Amino acid sequence: MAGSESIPSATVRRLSLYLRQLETLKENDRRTTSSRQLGDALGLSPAQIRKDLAYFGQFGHPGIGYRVEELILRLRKILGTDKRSNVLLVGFGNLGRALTAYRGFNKRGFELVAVFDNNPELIGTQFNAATGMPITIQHNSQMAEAVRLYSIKLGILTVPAEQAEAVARQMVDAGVRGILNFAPLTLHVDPAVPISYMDLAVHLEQLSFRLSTASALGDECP
Amino acid sequence: MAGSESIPSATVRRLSLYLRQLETLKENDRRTTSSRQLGDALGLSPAQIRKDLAYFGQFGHPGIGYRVEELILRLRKILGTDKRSNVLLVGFGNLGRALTAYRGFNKRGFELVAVFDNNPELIGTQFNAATGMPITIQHNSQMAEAVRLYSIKLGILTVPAEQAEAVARQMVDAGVRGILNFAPLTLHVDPAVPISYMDLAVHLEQLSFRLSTASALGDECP
DNA sequence: TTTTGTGAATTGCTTCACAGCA
DNA sequence: TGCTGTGAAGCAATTCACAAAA
Repeated sequence: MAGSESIPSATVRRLSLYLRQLETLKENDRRTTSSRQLGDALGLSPAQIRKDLAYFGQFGHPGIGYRVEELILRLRKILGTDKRSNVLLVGFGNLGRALTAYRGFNKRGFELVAVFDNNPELIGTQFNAATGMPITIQHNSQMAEAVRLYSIKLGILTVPAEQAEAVARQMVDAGVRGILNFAPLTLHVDPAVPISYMDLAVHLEQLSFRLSTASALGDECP
Repeated sequence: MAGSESIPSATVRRLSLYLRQLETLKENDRRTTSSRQLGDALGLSPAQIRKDLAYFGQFGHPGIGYRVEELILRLRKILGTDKRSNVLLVGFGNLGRALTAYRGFNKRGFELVAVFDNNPELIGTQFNAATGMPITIQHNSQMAEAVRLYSIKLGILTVPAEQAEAVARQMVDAGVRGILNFAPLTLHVDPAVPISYMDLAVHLEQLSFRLSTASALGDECP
């Protein structure tokens, strides 16, 4: 029963981890794996993995486990990364610059094909993306054209917080359908446009909290 | 009842968002706020916010709401960011470089004070951190010394995936007590050391999934 | 009024445990 | 035997709804 009866968001998050682990196994020439092996590698229970996959159909072979290549293909299809997709980025500051040079998501089916900024001094600047493809920085007002030209669906937002909301609106108006936001605030745009948040400080605070409560509950103080 | 009977991790994640929103309110000279107002700004229910805060005691004033300054101080205390804390970074590649220049977490109580790499060509290079403080890149083997000297608790890991596990071990051995990991893999180190994961590709895949299922469930196809 | 804090009810997620298949 | 897929059980998180306070 592969019905789409609302997939837990935690499940979707883990699918990416399964895919990532499977790619590693494939690189190591493993042909098959099991929910136990995946669980050990990712710090999850085998039952969790089987349940997650069960939302999307039957993937495994009792007594055998999962065929690595087969599961990779099916997970890519589920995540919508079976075809490469083009991505744009807005905000060519420090972080934006680092991400354009980052090869990490090229491996996973995403290609950065257009970069925007509203600083006149940057417009027209050329540089080579991680793929080697030359990219020219364009003004924000050119976004709609690029979205059409490259069939872009996803955008990465790396502008300062004060501008983020307005630029996010520009992105949506230009046709971007999902946003990966690095600015430290909650965006209020068309609710049909999913937004994923990456906030450095929030993550550091998680760690800080776990450290303080860990010491409050036992060890520390010699 | 402010007992520490296992705080839901989702609650802890949201505390950071509350703090962030409160800092914004303070900048706009708001003196008080309410669970409704915070909820609207962050896309959460008022009840959720009250429940989250209730784990840690009583913060609000019936009929009034929450005093912004007061709640900021108490949240900082809970998160362990009431005192500034020093942080190190390992891996001075593109991403590492961008993060050392990033001022975002300075505002939130974290200070980057030491940077490491194992590339001999980089060792000794000097640059100015976001604070303006000059930092010299050191070899990974110098970590333990820096941890002692600056009382460092948290480390940011931005080395390539192949080296990440080994470097994470070095960090833990050097005394780092929590790791913010940007390498796309699950780290297996001392389970007493909390790890927070930031994987770009995983986030893009979340968005990709939500796009494909959204179109599978209705709209699209003109 | 308004708004908090909180037990109770609900919803959602994870783990268990076993039937079925290789 | 080994392993998946899955209903049922158990646990966790969220929302509800209202008493108490300003």
